[in-house]
Amino acid sequence: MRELYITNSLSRKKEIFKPINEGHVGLYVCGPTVYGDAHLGHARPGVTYDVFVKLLKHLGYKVRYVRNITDVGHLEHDADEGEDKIAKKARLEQLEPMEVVQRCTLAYHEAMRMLNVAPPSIEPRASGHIIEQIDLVKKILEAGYAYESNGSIYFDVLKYDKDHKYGILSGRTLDEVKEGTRDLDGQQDKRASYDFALWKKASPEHIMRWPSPWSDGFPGWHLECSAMSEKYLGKEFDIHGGGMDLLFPHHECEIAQNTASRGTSGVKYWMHNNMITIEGKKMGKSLGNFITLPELFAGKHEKLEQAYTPMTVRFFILQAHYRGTLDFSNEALQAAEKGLKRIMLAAKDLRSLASAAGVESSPALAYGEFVSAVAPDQISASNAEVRELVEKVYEALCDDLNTPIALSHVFDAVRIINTAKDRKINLDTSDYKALTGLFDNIVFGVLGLRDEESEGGKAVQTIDGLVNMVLEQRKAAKAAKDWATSDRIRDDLKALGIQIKDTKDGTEWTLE
RNA sequence: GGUGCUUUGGCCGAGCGGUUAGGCACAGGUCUGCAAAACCUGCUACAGCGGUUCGAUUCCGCUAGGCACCUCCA
Repeated sequence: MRELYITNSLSRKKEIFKPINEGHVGLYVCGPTVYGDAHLGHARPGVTYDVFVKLLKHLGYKVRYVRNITDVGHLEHDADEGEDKIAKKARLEQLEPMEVVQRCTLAYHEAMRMLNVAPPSIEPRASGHIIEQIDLVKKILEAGYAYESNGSIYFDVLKYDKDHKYGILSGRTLDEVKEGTRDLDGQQDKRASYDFALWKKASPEHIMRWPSPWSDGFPGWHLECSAMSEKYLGKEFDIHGGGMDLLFPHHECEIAQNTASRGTSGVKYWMHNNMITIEGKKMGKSLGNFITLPELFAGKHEKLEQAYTPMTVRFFILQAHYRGTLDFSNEALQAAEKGLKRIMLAAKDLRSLASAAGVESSPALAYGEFVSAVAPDQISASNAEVRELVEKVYEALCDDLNTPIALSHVFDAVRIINTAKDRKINLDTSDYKALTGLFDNIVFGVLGLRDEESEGGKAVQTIDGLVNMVLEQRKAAKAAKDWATSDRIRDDLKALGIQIKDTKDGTEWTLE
């Protein structure tokens, strides 16, 4: 199997990936808190880990991908009484909390589907794992790393730090954490400001509550991921992913909870995707610069000059490395839109060129099969550059998921295809096999890009027929050197969003 | 205040101790009845100041700017 490198936030270095169980990968990613619309920020981890999982599978791993839904337990600190976020929204809108959860979960799923993000293997909900979370609190209490105070249970960070060292992921020492911790509501129950809640006693008006040995209440914010990752992936699993903003305190606390309850930090590799910024600033509710995905796809937001398709957004995300921030702007999105279109046009041209050479698309090849199909002993001389491209693309993807480099090589492939189309070079069967494989396996497969233009179904077929009919008229006009008519047809089509181009082999058209 | 990251050409965005990232935009050319598209060519940057080095955009230090986390957040 091909070597894969990923940056481990624990060491802050690129490390070779070695699964705990040969051929299998257990991956846990922090999913959305479902109390609001799916937004641009959700797209980044969604797409990033989707590509990562698709790559792992393509390389031949069996992957169990767990991505949770947080539908309980996040406190809202600017609210009066540490009220649960979901409960607050529900009260405002006179809805049951689970009604909000349901609506937002469906909206999130729909947005992910549009972005061509495949569903995870398991999508557990925090509210469905209260028993497991209570059980985890018990274990931590038994181990002596937590204490009860007025019906709530807190994690004893000081004690934990003495035995195990707190802060291994974020690189913070307890002193630093202590200095940076603010005084918040409910602090009076804790022994130290940096202790965090494992179980919170619910105030009387709190709607979301469950019985426990200590009080009617709800689990602390960091608990669910520890409980659910253990349940579905075991005491120790391969990779835990999430946004960089979750690194501290969320993931740090997870490690502490895991170590306190299971005796192991639980995770071998921590992966963190960076944020999408808007005009250089992090997107956030409080900053008023946040754009939901439906707004983005519809172009309805004051910061948007136009609508952007889901694939444009996906491609935009893939053009940057996942560990760097990615700045949103209309200019950048428009550039992505054009770049993607260029790739898709080349894909279409490749299909007809390859088909003419007797090579048809054959999706779903595994890495091994594909690579051996274009192996050096299988190829002719003209194929060398193409073969090199395939290798370079894999090299980039396996080097900490470097999608921008992979895409730069895809653009090299685009140039080769275009040159072949212009008949300036000749490609043979093995070239076409490699190129077709590159598009089917990588561009459409691992990177998960789709040609949105050709996906309209029946309506598109109808348009196709109509446009071709009109183009026949134009052809006749051109043959008669009736330029006025031919130009008028071209302009009229253009006005309808259909752009035509004359080539040696006839007239082609694309829907803008 | 603490901790960490970052500063690349008109824009987005990779990368690296000595070689063109790539995309978009722009300019010229080929093709074409004219366009468009495509292709070719050009545009060659690494915040500032020092240092290490035969050589630094890439390493080190300082200065200036930006960002993130420390508080719910992808």
